[in-house]
Amino acid sequence: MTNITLKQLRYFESLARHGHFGRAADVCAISQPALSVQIRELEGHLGQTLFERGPRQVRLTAFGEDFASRARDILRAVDELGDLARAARGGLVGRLRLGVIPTIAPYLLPALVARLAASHPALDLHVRETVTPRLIEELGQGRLDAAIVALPLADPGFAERALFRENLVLVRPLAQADDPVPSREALRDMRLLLLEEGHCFRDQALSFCNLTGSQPHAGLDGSSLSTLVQLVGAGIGVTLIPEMAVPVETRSAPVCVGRFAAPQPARTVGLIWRASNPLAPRFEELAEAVQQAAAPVL
Amino acid sequence: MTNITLKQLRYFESLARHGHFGRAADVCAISQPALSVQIRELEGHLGQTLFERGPRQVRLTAFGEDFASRARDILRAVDELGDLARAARGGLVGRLRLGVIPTIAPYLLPALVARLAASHPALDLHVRETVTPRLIEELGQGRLDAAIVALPLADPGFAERALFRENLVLVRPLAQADDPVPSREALRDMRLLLLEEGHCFRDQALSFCNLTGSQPHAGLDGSSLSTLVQLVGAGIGVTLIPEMAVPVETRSAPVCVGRFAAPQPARTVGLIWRASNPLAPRFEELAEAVQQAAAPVL
DNA sequence: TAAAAATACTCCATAGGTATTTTAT
DNA sequence: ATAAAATACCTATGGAGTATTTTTA
Repeated sequence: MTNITLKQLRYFESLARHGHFGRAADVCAISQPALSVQIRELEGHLGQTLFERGPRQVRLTAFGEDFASRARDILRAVDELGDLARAARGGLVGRLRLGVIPTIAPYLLPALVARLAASHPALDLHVRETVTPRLIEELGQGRLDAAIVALPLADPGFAERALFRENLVLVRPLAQADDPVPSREALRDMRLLLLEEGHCFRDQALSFCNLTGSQPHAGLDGSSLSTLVQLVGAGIGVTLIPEMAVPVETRSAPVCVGRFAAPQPARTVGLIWRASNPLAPRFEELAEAVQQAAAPVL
Repeated sequence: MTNITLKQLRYFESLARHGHFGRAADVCAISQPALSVQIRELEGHLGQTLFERGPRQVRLTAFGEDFASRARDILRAVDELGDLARAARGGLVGRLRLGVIPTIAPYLLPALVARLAASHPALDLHVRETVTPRLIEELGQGRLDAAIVALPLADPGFAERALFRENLVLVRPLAQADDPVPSREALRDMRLLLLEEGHCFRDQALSFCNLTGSQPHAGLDGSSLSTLVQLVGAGIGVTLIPEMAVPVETRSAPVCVGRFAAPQPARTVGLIWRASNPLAPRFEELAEAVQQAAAPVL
């Protein structure tokens, strides 16, 4: 009777995730029978079945669910051992999986990637762009190392490091270029175009206008700032975008930018990571690179 | 370049603990060269040295210390996977490592062991007797599954389950059998014999008398209740012992037992375990067995 | 009948053993 | 000189591959 191995846990985790021996085996880069054997060995060792095998699906048993949750924690911790060694070797090198929210990614990444490629040639940067809740989830699972999001997060499982503060500006049709910039209150009566639900930037814009969660004008949400600006250019309404997006987004549409009087709406952008991530000391270098990449457009 | 294996972590942990390749290898039931190879492989994989090899000693590097702390967590979590399966199989079976404090062990264990042997023949009970702080430490390291101690502990990492409440009784020389039982205040002026530092029972006795931590009469501490009672029999002073100890301890010395008027001094005895221990649901059976074993002497 | 998992077998990578050498006080 | 770790070399276990069978909707 042999012991549990990390290989078995990795194979188990893959099968639990994919629910299909063939596909899970592919992901593990082994053959389907090899996976079958290891799973059966693991079940034999535990004296418990982990999966219900149906002819069209493989599903975790109740015990398998409990087991999976612990197994994932273990695999994450083991991966962190490797990160610990990398961090000890020093420097920002090797694979780094960075998440970025959609209202920052397109404006920051070109400069950031160029800068890091020059300053840290040994860094293997992987970028994932999605909304904050998903970034948080993937960070927690150890599928990302760090993420750039709007602060504060105030989640005790994550460490935060502020990077920069950025104003929100008003985008109007070019025809209104000479009108005075409206007040927050006046903004509430205009047709304000917003990002769809899930984007934290939507909530930041709404909160600046002192509006609650419900959208002011149904059916006018966009899935990107670019879309919103194009709609503004077509005279559909006005929108708010972050300062950083101005150079990119206002070039290709007949719109103008207006900046509010104090109190200016703004958001704080920062870097976050799992509190237990041993790479944390190395993230300072990353933070500085981000600040330098962001500075020119702020 | 192969991956980290649990075997390597187990070997590493053993070497870190023993600081000696030969002895660590023995504990792992492998040869010294086999251990050497695996450790070097692990170091090679990490790109970091884990140990400073001296001719007379092997010590962890600073990095090795960090690594060890995480590795131990992982090994504990893996062991818990096995426990999870055992718990799911049901029943109180297999190895169970139980810690018991010294002021309970000798009075409870004979009845408990006999009862469990009869009711749970498949249970492989290992008992460790030592003071609470050490039990806590070993529970935390996963070297014990559960422990019987005085409650409350109020440590968020541990779950508690009260078992029974037990009075403290006064033991005096037989000559004082007809004297009235003194009050708490009067007790303070008598020569009260106590267990040495480290025993929680010492603190319970002191707190009953409203005495602070410092010992009232230097040089009169005993290392067991048995010693204390023998000293009382020799006329050296008086002492407090738990009700449970009365039948065993007062038989072989010329002493008498006095019970206080309300408020009677008492302690709560309970079972504790790591909050994450998957065997927890099975401990209910153990708790009931302990209660039944304790009932006759309370 | 068809898709998918389990079984059968074969092979080879590697963990581990024994014998020996190197190292550092 | 000695205790202890590293190296060399050999063996055998078991993980993984291919081919095939079994299962069940």
